[in-house]
Amino acid sequence: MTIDGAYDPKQTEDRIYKAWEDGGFFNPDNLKKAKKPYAVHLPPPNVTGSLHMGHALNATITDILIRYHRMRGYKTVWFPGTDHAGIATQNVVEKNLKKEGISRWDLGREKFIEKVWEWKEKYGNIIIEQLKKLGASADWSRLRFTMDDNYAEWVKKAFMHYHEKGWIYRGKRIVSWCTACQTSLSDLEIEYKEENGKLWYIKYPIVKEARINSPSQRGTYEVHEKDYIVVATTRPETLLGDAAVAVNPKDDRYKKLVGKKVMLPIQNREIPIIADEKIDLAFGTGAVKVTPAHDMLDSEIGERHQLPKYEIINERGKMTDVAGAEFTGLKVAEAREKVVKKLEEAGLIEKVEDYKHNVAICYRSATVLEPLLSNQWFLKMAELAKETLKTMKSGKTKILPENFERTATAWLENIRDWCISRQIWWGHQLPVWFCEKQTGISNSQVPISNENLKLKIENSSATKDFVVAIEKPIKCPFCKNCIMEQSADVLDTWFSSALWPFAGLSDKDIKDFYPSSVLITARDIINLWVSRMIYSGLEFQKATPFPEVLIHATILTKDGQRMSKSKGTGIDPVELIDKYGADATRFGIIWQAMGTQDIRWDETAVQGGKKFANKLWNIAKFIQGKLANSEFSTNKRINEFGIRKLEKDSLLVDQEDKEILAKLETLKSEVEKDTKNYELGQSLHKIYEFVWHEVADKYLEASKKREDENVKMVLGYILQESLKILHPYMPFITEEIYQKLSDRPGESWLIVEQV
RNA sequence: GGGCAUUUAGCUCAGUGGUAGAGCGUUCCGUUCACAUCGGAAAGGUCACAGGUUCGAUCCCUGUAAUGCCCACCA
Repeated sequence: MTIDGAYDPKQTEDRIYKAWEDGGFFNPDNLKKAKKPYAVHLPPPNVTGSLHMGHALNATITDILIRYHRMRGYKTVWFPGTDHAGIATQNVVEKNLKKEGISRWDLGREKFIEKVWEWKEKYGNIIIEQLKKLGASADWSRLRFTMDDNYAEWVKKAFMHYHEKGWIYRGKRIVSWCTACQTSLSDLEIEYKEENGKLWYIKYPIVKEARINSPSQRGTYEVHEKDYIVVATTRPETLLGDAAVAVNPKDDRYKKLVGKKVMLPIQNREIPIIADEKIDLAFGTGAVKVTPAHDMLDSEIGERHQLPKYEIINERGKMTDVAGAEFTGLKVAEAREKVVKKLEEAGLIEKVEDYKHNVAICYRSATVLEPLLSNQWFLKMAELAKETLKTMKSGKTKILPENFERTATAWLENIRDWCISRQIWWGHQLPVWFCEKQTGISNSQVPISNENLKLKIENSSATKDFVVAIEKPIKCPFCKNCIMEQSADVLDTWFSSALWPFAGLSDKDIKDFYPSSVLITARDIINLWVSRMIYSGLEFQKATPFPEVLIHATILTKDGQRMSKSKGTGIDPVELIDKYGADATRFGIIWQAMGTQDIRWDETAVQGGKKFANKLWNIAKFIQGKLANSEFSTNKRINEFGIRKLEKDSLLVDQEDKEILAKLETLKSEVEKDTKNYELGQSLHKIYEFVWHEVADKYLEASKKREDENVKMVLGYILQESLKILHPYMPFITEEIYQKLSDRPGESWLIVEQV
């Protein structure tokens, strides 16, 4: 077939992709001769929306490695899939429903989840289409979703397994609670935002010795100078739940006061002054108010000193009756105002300073988090972290570049137990079954309220009232006749993502392709995801899921901003593909991806890719014309005669022929070396340099003066080899040219051409 | 507060212990049949700053500054 006109990606890409798919080339079961496995798992994109440049970079790197190895005879497979992304997807769907004025509570759990499934179908498919447009040669027959039935089986099995090991426990602990998402979050799901707040210095009157034993005088204290201790706080409203004032035991200023009591303003409750090592002498006044139910550190101090926990804020971010009648039902911010006002009236505010500090916010809704006590499920991490560290330190799993290894080890070395339960609807429900009679509540459809939670806690912590089981128990083991209710909680979405390298795979695939060859991902989920996959793999497959983790760059905007949809700074890879073609887009991405250095996105690189595609097309057009009517007019003949035959028979006499062939050999070994080191940008620059400046500018120009058979042979050979080298980077145009040079187009394919 | 990284041409980035590179952009020239999505040529850099090691430093070391990211319960 003749190569003519200009290269048009739109006329080519979809057709070629379909041919590959129909040919079954992405499925390793069809790679008959292949022996050694090469497997990569796509980090499953969230079904929250469409893919962005970060995904495009990840997919392009992966596809290059996949195609590279497939062409080298590996039994190559790229496992694709998507993630249900619990909170994130639930929030997106809720936001969408809100436009119609519907809340998830209006629909109820079952109906709402149906809506989320609809969303998943739509966006899951968009994501897959995007990947296909980019040319991703993933095996779609092995497509998974983290909520597929067989995947869900694995999730339950994992929960059971940990439970049987005694690593799962339930407890009322202080957690970071998102009042918007109505759920707890793990440490890793917390982000921080700098806020211009205030630091209030509040006077707590010291209770005179004589009054301690005379409760009749409670609340009738007077304020005298030096009769109080001043505490500094950014959250005056939590004063209502204070259980103590703490100072450092080494603090000379307060030594005499330790053991005495203060009268908590507004509440008129006597609370002790205690000494705790964790208090920083240098900050504020050195004296801290302790609110065990609503602050992480205070909770810890409270445990040590066995302080009572006053729960003054509920899951909705409103004050409870424990805060006092006049505060009940107020929002936190309103309560703060009121508390401050009352303190001012009582003359108990010494001063107020402006104070810049970080507040914890939800990584999905950006709502300020409320630390509060909540009944949650936890996974003990000590043992798992230990094994993961061992694996990393022994080099069985290497993180590249190496400096990211510290990100993982630092987290594992200071690990805390993982709060795995979430109070949302979209996700894997815990395989936990409650006896309805004993809890006295049905928890499946009831909005979580403080009252329900309290009830649950009281009943369940005292008497064991749940069983952990894959299937719903037929008979309740406790009361013998109730219909057991499954826990309303779902698992943290990362609990299921952690099983990605094996969950939902067939036994045969696990046997053939576990562990995978490399994990390619972004640095922001090293702890959230990568570390957790490693210990899941060690726990359930007795081996690390991947020997290497490649951390690639992050794509930023030209100004160095993070690309984000909400800011409108994101770029949709499909727009680039429509404008320049998939090959040019891939080229532009990899051209800039020189290492792990973050990329400030520059579209001119994609334009460069389009020009390069045009150049390649024209090189092929010229060579095809030059070779017409010669012995070497097609692939097959080039293969049959072979450049090596020429070399062997010493028929290759021209210096320029020898030079270009030598340069080709150098290029091949350079590309091999760079690929092994994951330096794909370097590799692409070298290929570009060779094709454009060596082949086109020099050899091809020189060839115009020649008509001998050798120059035709060399031209044909150089082109064919260039196509092979370039195919992983620019798969569509290379396949298209290859087909046009073929004797029998459609019967031999560059994608599986052996190198 | 701790840690990690970055700083090279107008822009985006490579690179090396010894005369500094690419793509894009800019200027000039070029319509011979692969390609004007092209070809030829040119301009453009105290390699962030200050010290040090060295015969020699853009590169190695120390410090400073700016920027970015990660981690952290300082109220």
